[in-house]
Amino acid sequence: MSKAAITTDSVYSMNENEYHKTTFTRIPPDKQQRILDAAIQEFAGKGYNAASINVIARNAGISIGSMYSYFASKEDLFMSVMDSGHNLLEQALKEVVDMPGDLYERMDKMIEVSQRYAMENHQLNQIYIEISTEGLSHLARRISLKMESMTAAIYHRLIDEAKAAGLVSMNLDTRALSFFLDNLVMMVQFSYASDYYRERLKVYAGDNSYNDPASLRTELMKFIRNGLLPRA
Amino acid sequence: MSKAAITTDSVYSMNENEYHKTTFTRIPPDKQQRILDAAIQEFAGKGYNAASINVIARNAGISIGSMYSYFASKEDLFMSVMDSGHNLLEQALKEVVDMPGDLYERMDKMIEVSQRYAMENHQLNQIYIEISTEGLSHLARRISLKMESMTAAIYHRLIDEAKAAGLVSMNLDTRALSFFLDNLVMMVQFSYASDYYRERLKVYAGDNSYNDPASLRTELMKFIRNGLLPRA
Amino acid sequence: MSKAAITTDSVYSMNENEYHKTTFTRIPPDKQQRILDAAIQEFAGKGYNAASINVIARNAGISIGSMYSYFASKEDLFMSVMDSGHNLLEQALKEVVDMPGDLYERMDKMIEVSQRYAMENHQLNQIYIEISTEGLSHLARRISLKMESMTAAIYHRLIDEAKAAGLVSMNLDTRALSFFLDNLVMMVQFSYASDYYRERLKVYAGDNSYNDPASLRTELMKFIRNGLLPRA
Amino acid sequence: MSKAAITTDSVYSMNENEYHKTTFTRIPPDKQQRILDAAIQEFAGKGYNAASINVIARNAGISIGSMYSYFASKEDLFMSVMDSGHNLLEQALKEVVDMPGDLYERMDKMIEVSQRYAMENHQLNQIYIEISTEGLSHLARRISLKMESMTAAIYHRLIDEAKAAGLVSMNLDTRALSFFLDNLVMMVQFSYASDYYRERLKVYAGDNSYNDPASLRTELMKFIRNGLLPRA
DNA sequence: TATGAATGAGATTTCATTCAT
DNA sequence: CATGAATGAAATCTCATTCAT
Repeated sequence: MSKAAITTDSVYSMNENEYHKTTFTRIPPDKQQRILDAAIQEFAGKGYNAASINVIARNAGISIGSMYSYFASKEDLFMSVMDSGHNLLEQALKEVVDMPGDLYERMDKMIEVSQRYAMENHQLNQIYIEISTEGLSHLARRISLKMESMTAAIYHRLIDEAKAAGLVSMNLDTRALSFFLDNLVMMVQFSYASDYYRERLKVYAGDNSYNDPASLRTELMKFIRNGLLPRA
Repeated sequence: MSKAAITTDSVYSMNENEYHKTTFTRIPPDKQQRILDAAIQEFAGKGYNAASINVIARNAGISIGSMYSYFASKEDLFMSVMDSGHNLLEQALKEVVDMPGDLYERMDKMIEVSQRYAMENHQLNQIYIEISTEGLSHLARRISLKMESMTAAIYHRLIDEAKAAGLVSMNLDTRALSFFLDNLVMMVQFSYASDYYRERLKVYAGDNSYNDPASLRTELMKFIRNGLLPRA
Repeated sequence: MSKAAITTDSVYSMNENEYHKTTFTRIPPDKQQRILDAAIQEFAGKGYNAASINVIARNAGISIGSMYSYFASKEDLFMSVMDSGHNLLEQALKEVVDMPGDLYERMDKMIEVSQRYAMENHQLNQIYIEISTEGLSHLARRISLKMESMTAAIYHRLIDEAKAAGLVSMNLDTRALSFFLDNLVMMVQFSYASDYYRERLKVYAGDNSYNDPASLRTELMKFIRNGLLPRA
Repeated sequence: MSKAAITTDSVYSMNENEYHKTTFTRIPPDKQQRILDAAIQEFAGKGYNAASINVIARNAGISIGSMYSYFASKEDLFMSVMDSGHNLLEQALKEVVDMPGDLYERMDKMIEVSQRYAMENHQLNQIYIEISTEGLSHLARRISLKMESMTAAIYHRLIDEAKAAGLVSMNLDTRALSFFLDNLVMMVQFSYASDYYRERLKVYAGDNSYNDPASLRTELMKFIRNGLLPRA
């Protein structure tokens, strides 16, 4: 899954992040959430540069002075939003990681989770899309690719296990494969989160591909299974 | 291919677009290009919002007044850049469209062209990535998904032909398949254009996956062929 | 001496000043000093306007709320700092006032004391320099020129005594002379306290003029003696 | 003379300074002056930090945007003001440099010029006073002590010539002497420019010392002559 | 009394766009 | 046509001060 995925254990929690001042941790959780929600909405809707902290503060019902007592800068606020998203994503992926089953069963679950997560948190996903933009590379560098590294490791392990069990053709390169699989999942995720990618999905796969996520998932699993299973 | 693709004929050409004033067509082509190049560089490097058209004008060696005599607004300049990119992409894809061969041979060529195009025009590609962002959806809507529609149509035709020839399993949905295939190609393209996606590629598929595009292409083709060919 | 000088008796003491609330007198003296020290450091380093009382409070280890329970405003805190400085200066000058000797012996001592005081309390001196600034005239007016008045009176008396004793030429105006003498002492004091005036001293009198205060004092005394003694 | 003085040739001219953008040189001189005047007034009245560029722009009758098209920053505007002041001062001192006469005649002229310059340009002088403040040391460093270096060199030469002519006692150190003389002139200058130092002058030398500059000058010259002339 | 979260006016700076020359 | 000076709304961020706990 694009920005995170099959992780083994929660490695990241809001208390450990370094992007907000300690003041922020001392205010009521619902107020914290209200602020992050306002920020997510503004960042997702307008993009990092066009987003206005004043608007975020106003929508969150706090003063601009308070905003700056919680976050040292616009960048830090943005990073905190990213972090909170990572946490959510991690939790969403817990069920994939913790489930029993082989590569295919897990891939199926992962697609389902991705779709659901994208629909429920489409604004957060829109922010993920923007972070990959060149103009935000300085921010991307700050979060680095921690999540991706973790996800990739999981893919590598699952694929190797599947190979050992005769479930994946030996002549496919594990690493390249992990890249392709995550690409497929990530694009599904994007397609359920962003307006642009949703339209694109409809153009390619038809209008009801969006409205009937289950059957898109079925089709993707057919393609993947076909692509991986050894041929006689 | 993501942003454009197997097109049969040039449908789009700079003269037909509606995003620049007629004055722009009256200046020498090399001056036109200098302006577009400066715009591409600025938009790609800083993102739409952070880009400054004053800077673009300066780098292009023209006055800001002239800039506004060619383009009515920042938006229009951006749209013109997008259009010129589409033209380039179209030309790049000509060789895929015009070649003989079945689906697999064409997919192979398409991946190769995508990689090359991404490397040669990475700034343009970075702009493509940004356009899919929510904050730029009002611009994305303006160019709409004309290119994607065209590309999708080609995919659909090729896949159906391949099915008829017994080269693609009948139990795969044509439209869903076209979506997955373009996703795979698009992500490869992104990975060779943007810093962020390049790093991601390395995380998943290893450092030399980027330096050895040919073998990544080979791996992708193995996966696709496996995924599509009917099983005995 | 510029900002204070040959005073006979302590006229000014912290308890009498009007710039802090009574709560300030009730806290332990070392806490008082810690607060004033933090204020001196901040005001001296950044100047009145750029100084932040939030920073002062933090550095003093007290809350901003307490700060405002001790001092009604930034202005009052600043005035209190000035007052505490005056006290220090007064004590430093005690030894000049209380010593026996004629005008020349006292001037010599005064220069020595000024140099030492400037080096030991350079931050306080930097604040004195700033108070003379036009932007702070409303504050300067508040502390007025009490100290200067006192100092001037001493000068006048000493000079008149020296004239009576035949040690100073009768054709020099007492009041103008007191002004010139204090100017000379004050500039020496500034030159040992502020970065800017130190550099200026070096430019005029050479690098070791700063490192060898004793010989600068000797030279100044030669000049003064020459300038005041009656000619045959 | 404190911030400049007996210079031989104009070394500094507005066209050579580096603190404004070229745009500034292209606007009418009276507009340039209006802007500098507004800046001088604001900086002198409130001090560097408390001064507001918005206020300066408004008082100069230009937009804030124009302000920033002339000067890249508040700092640069300030530096430009300093430079224009240096130019004025230089011109004022031309008459001292160009005149015939020995050290004493020139010192007399210098005091007169300083007094006049201070009264005519008291706001500029107030800014000079502030630049020596510790909080503005980063600005002071930018202008360095060019002017002072030049002035000091002149003093050194004049004193040595006077010594050779038997007009100055040989047992006085040339460099230390130059420092003391400039201190005396500088303090007179300050006393006619700043509110604070004017009050101080009155406290020491009486109320009419300010209103009768000529006699203060006479007194100062008596003191200097006494202090320098060799004794029989 | 002590605390420190909250406030918001105001400061500096940027930049798309207009328009007189 | 070309130029680039002028504009001013709006953005980020600071900090003296208040006040509920």
